[in-house]
Amino acid sequence: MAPQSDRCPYKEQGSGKYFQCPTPASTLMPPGGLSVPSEEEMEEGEEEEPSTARGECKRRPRGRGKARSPKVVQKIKKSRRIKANNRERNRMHNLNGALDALREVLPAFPEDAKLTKIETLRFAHNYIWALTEALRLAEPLVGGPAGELVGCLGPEQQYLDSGLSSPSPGASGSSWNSFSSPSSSSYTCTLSPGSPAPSEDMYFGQPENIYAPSKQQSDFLQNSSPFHEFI
DNA sequence: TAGGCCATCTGGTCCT
DNA sequence: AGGACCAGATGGCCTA
Repeated sequence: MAPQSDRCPYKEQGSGKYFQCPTPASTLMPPGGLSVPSEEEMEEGEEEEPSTARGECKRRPRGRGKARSPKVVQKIKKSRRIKANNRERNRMHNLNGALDALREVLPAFPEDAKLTKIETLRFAHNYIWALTEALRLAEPLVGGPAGELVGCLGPEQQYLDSGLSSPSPGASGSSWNSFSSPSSSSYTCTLSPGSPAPSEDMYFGQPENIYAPSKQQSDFLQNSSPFHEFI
C-alpha cells in the first residue's frame, strides 16, 4: 500500500524538530474518509466465537456471542492498523528527536550542514572515541584525573570540566573552532600520532576501523581538530 | 536521471 | 492482548 503522505507533517519548519503527533487516527483519514469503528462497534465485534453447539453457550447470554460480519472484522483490523501506524510514527519521531539532540551536542560544521542519520551516528562514535583518547592521553601529563586538567588542552578544557552542564559544542558555530584551533597558544597537549589504539574491550576498537568518517567529517576534523591523528 | 536520504506503511516477532 | 521493536517495501524530494 502506498504511504498516505510523503513528508512528515509533524516536523517543525526551520528547526527540523519533531513534535508529538496529534490524535492520530483523525489526522490520517484518507480523503474518502475512513470510519473507525466506535467503541461500541468494537465491543460488538469482540473476540468471542459463537457457540457452535446449539444452546451450549453458557458463558454469555443469548445474542451476545454473535459472529462478526466481515465488514466489522475489516473495520477492526483497519482500526488496529491505524493505531499501530500512529504508534510507529511517534516512535520514529522520538528516534529522530533523539538524533537531533545528538546532532546538537556534536561539533557544528562551519557550513552548518546537517548530518544525515548515519553520519551523525558515525561521527558521534568517532567523536566520543577521540574525546576518550584525549582524556586518556592527557591524564599522565597532569598527574590527575582528567577533570582536573588545567590549561592543558586550551579552551576545550572548559568543555571537559563542565561536564553535562557544559554548553553544547555545537550550540554555536564558533565554539568548536575556537576550542580546537591548532593555532591556539594554549594548545599544548596534542595527541601523539603514534599513540596506540585503545583496547577493543574499552573502546570498541578505533572508530576509523569500524566507521569511516564521511569526507565532510574527515575534512573538517583534519583541518581543525586536535584529534586529527585519529581520523 | 540515477542514487541517496527520508518518512511512512506494513506485517512479523518479542515482550509485558 | 496490546504495545514496542524491527526490517522490508514504497514513493517523494533533492542533488550531482
